[in-house]
Amino acid sequence: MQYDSKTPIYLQVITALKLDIINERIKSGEKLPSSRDLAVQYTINPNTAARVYQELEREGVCYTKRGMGTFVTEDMGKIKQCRQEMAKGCLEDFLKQINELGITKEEAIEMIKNTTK
Amino acid sequence: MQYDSKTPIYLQVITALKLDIINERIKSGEKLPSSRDLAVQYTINPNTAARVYQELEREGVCYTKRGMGTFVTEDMGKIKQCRQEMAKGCLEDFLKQINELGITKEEAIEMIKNTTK
DNA sequence: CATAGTGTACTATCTACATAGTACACAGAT
DNA sequence: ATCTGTGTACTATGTAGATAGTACACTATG
Repeated sequence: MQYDSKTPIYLQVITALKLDIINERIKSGEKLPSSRDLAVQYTINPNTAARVYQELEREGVCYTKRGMGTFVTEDMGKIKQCRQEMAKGCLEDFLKQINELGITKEEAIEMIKNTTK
Repeated sequence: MQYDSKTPIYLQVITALKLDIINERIKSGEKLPSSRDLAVQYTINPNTAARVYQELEREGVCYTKRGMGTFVTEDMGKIKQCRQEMAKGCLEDFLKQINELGITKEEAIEMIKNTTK
């Protein structure tokens, strides 16, 4: 994985895992890699990996069974809620930024339509 | 000014100043506050303020006359270019994020239309 | 020439982030 | 009971960002 130096790595890994969960690349109830394995996969420190799981657990997206591992929540509502929050967050950020740049919503929509992909 | 703890303060001040320049709240050729005054206005350290100006100068948005102060560039092309880059950046970020969330461009446009403001 | 305002260059300190390494506690399997 | 895999806790180190304080050099003005 390629990291953006402007934002803490642990936040970037959290986002990556949330997207895996939202897009069901990792399914509800499924076991996540151990913190040590996660550290290897993402080339981060085991401490940072542990921090990632603690934060995901705090947000209710995952839960931990000591000695067993960390698992994705079985509560699909939590996962949907997480997706909603992320969508809302990036929409609000976008609107705020274009507003500051003096770009109207209509112009922004045109810009989006004009993108090839 | 209110700062986001997730991003370095000096980057946030740089963005704020760029928006002032783009929106002509500070005009082309105009003198910017001294680094010491900027530090007071934004409640940051004089060193951080100096760093802000060094970065803006590196990007060609401002220039410095030693002993005189820092001024907005007279090159309107540079300012327009800066605005274009910021617009492009936030559009690309937005599209990337909604794509990762499994939201299509059409859905995103609907979301934007449905915002009140 | 003296002064005030300015950019610039240091050193020092503090915090958050990230890494490195070690140790311990719990759960399941053999 | 032992072993393995797991989460958890701790100390130590390095770096970047931010702050604090000081000092110096340049420019315009009086």
